Amino acid sequence: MNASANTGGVLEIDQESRTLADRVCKQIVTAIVKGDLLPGQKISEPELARTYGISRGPLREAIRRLEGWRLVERKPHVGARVVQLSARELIEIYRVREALEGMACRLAAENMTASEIGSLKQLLDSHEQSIEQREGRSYFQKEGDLDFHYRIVQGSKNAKLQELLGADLYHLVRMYRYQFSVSSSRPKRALKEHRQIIDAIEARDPELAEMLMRRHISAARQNIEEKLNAVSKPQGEENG
Amino acid sequence: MNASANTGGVLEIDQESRTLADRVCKQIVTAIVKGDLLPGQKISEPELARTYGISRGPLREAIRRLEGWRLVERKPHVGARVVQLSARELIEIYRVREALEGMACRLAAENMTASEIGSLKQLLDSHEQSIEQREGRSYFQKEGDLDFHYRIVQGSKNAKLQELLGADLYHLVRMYRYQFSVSSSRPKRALKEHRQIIDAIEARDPELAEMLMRRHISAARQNIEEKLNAVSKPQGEENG
DNA sequence: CTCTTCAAGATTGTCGACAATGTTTGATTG
DNA sequence: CAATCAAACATTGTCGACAATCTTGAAGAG
Repeated sequence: MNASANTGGVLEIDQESRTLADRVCKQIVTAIVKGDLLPGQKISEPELARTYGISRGPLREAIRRLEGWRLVERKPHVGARVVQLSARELIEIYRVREALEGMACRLAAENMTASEIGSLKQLLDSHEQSIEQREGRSYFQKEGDLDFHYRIVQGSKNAKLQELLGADLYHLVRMYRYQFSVSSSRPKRALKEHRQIIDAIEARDPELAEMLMRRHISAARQNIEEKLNAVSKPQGEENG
Repeated sequence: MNASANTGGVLEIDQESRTLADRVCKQIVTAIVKGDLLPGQKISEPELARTYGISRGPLREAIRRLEGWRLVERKPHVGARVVQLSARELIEIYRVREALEGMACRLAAENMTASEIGSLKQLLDSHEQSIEQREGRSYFQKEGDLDFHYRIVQGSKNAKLQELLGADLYHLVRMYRYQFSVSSSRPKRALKEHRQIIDAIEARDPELAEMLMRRHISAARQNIEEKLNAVSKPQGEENG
């Protein structure tokens, strides 16, 4: 029926943006992910209300929903701030991703259609071209990696997984991708791992698919841990 | 100079209930989990506002937060309803629990303190007594099982896991535990599995601990799947 | 009798005003 | 000059009123 919506998203965008609260909620999410609102920054109700041209009522409702999504934190009678993750919490998120996306990958091996698999392999081909052409920084580092992971999650056909990973985690991951330069600093290796994963899915091998995805995310986590350690301990240099 | 060292952990409960919106939010959650508000039931703003003796403003903010937690669903200009899970979605949640609690158990094997482990073994002893004394229905079926799982999650020392499992999933699980009689219909077997799990944690064997927890939850899922199939297959259905 | 249309009622969405609480500033005092 | 306290200010929390939208129920046409 829905011929235009190819992503098959969880949110019905047209329906949802019919009220001011829903519309401004999305605008704030975009502002947070893009970095217009930085982690830890205060969210001033009068200021944002003026910015978006609405009254404080719908704005407060939007903030309350964001609070439920854990994208903002609020203290009574003080105000709301964009959530700020410590290094420890960022690592914790990768543990959660390892568990959740591992399961998603297992289910994708069972439930993804042949055409979805084919399309995903095509996506990886285009990633490879991007890497070879442009020394592998721009596209892959920005959104290509998340594209791949997002499609796996969709392929699981598990709405709850899609909700948790889509709403609760990816926003945070993308937000911090702008702050830190958190991403696969070795795109070629990441691409190779992506190919292994899709191969396992195509072979309908859930066990292997889950294991490879978990290794893939675990490696990313260890990569970040090393970077963070190198930053927080400038006394000893073991990096080149 | 407030130097009273009383900070123990997650304790902003008193702080949180300082506004009407936060207080009524908790009341609604309780009402949903206890069954006073049934799945699919309409949440009428004027009615609830009268019930709790507040105006619609804070009530709407509370509903918005619940919407972020995915405990209620809202349609613009129509209203909010308590979320109603289909059989498929209930199964999906168990897949998520398998992934998340498996990881939690792995981390618990690494991070739980000896005293926490000892306390948990004590809890299982009391469970065993409950089972033997009362034919194993009342306590274990109601909250004892969730107690065990909750402690494992706490033992992971991973705040994000605690958030996701605590806020997003357990509410739903408990809510449906009242509706269906969804729970371990074989408490003795469940208790045995619990003992195996805590043994693996005590042995500091993360791999085994995760595997056992995943099997445990997977078995519960299959148990529910059988029940649901048995219900949906016979053609004798009555409406409410 | 059934279907359509439309008007009345009820519910949700939005706004501005006022009260309660935090924060800042500036005067006072040791 | 630094510390303390109080008053002024700004922000958050709450409320009632009005507008926009949906639901209902009845009247009329086929």
